[in-house]
Amino acid sequence: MPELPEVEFLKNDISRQLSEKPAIERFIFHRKDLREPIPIAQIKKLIGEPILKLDRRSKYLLFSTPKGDLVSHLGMTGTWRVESQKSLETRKHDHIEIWVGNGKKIIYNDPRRFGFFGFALAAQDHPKIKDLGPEPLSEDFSVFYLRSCLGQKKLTIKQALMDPRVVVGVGNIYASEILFAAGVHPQKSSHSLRPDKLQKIIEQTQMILQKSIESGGSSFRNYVHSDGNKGDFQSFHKVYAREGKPCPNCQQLIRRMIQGGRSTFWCSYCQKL
DNA sequence: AGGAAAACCTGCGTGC
DNA sequence: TGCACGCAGGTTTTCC
Repeated sequence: MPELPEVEFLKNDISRQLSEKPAIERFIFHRKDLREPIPIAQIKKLIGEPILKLDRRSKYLLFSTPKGDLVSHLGMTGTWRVESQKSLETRKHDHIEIWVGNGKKIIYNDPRRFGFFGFALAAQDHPKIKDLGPEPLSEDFSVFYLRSCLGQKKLTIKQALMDPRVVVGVGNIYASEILFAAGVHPQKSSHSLRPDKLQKIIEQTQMILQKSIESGGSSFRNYVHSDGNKGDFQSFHKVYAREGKPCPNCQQLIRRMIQGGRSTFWCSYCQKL
């Protein structure tokens, strides 16, 4: 799945296909849980309500109705796609279908089932959402904010960037890409970074995420848009999953290490401690 | 308290 | 061909 750009793209993509605020006709749950139980009884109370709009907060996709919000997270392998109700195809790992009044159905598919589907009267009060840090593309994500936030913490900058209480939406792919673009070593302790480096990290975060949204998300493994087409950001990866290949800047070989259980890719010449 | 490791799952590529 | 292993876009829980 999807890091922020993929969710943002999906939000826009599905929104286009639901333009006339169709009413929810039915839910089909092919199973009662993903990683956590699905609050099916609560969710079914939304039948008959129109989907007013889709929003994104962090990597959560939010469907808003007059009686409350559906809160969806795609985990590592989840996708939503839109199909005609006439299509009888059911794919392996289709778990949830939302049938709506314009003849379409919105289908959630997730092989690993690390995703999430829940309900809240107002999404911003949902336990998964209320304690999240700022959006990376907002003005709240500033040098001033980062200094106060990282001041005490003993975290490497890579782990800080991926901590959703620090900033949301930066996953494992983009964390490596951002630090490469900013010329910052992934193991640098986050509280030791000077303001000009923090500024550079913020700029590169926004640049890379924005560019990726515009080109339709990452598509690294199995990512597809709601129309079934793949995104094509993978060709833009400069270090991610490129261990042993030459750095695009200096030809030094890209290296890989494990931080917090996740692979980090970096160039030991362009990113010094 | 706070950070590392494990847990939740399936699928795919590699190497023997 | 088959099997074992390592790895995968995320987040939460458990364990030191």
